[in-house]
Amino acid sequence: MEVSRTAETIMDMAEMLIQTRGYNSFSYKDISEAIGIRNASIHHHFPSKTDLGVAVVKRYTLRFGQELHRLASDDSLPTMTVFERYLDPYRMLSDSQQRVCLCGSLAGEFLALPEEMRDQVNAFFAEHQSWLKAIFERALQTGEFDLPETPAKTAKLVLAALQGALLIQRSMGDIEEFDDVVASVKAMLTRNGSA
Amino acid sequence: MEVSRTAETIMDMAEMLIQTRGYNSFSYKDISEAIGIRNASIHHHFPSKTDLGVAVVKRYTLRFGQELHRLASDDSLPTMTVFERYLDPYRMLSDSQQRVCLCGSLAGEFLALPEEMRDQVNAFFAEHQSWLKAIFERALQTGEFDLPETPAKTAKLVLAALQGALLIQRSMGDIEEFDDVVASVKAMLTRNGSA
DNA sequence: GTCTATACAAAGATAGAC
DNA sequence: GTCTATCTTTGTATAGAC
Repeated sequence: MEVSRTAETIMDMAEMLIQTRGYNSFSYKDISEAIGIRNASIHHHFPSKTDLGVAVVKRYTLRFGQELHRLASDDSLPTMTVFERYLDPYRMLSDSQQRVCLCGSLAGEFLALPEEMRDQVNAFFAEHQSWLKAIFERALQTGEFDLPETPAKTAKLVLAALQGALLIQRSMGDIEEFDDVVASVKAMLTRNGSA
Repeated sequence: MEVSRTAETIMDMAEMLIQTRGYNSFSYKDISEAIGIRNASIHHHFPSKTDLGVAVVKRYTLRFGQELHRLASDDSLPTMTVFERYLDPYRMLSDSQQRVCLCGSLAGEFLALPEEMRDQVNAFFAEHQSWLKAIFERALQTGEFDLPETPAKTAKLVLAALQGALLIQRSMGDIEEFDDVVASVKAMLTRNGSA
């Protein structure tokens, strides 16, 4: 999917705006003023706002997905290290104090999204749950982790906690929220000091 | 704070619309059409949309807060029972398949909210974290629970997980998401079979 | 307290010149 | 590919009659 440099810049800005304000709380004007281009020019690259929204979520999910695949394919690393690397993108969001996960933000206005975007958000969460489940299964077999529940249910808990932590951290202005949740998650995963 | 029956009906509808679509994704028209009243009549009760939004969040937080206080003051109940009753309102949202927590929804568009509303959302999360911390401390002393981390950090994890679970459940259309997360949370809290 | 009418701004989108 | 100009709809809000 080849796109021009301008289209990439537009998507970068749209991604940031969705992460900070939400899909229905930003306008083409926000983008045009931020990157010095006219409203109509954005429509040239993305005819409708839905087109832009779908492109941004697809790119985000793809980018994240490639990282997931890269991480899971390295068998030499301890599972806890793999998990910590998985957390890196979240931690960058946490450090920003402004952004949350793109799909976490979109989930709050899910029923007000165009159908195509809803499908993409759904796919993002499904992919992450599935990935977490897989590494938890592996760590359970090797004895690295000691889970409170099945890998599937534990994966659901962890994903929900990470997404919720970013949202709550920003709402409370509590810079330790995310790290505290991660500390609890890690302790939960290695209850017997197994790691 | 005395309010007319009409004002209550307007707030009921606004609450539902925020929970399903988000604050910036509903309009006075949505309310006027749903409850059979004119746009201008809503402005009579709530001059600005900010006034309406603030009133809705305040009412929601107050309603929830009274329930928290009632629950925590009953010393005769096992802590797990208290925790399960705390989950009841969340489970109603989970069953709805449409609504999420009002503040969980607002958290996604936090930076696009009027300042007064942001303060209220912050207060809601702070109150719930504090309440969970208190009952976890109690259960730790009585030996009912066995926490992975400090009561404060565990409380942060639990609140984040519940909020995240509702958002993800709706996005994925997975009716078991919330129950699965709760099952993991309960198992985590009673790791030694302490309950 | 509710209504009709209307003002005003913002947002998404299109036409057509350059 | 970007621009100016414009259209249309929607959304918040107000004035004033009933």
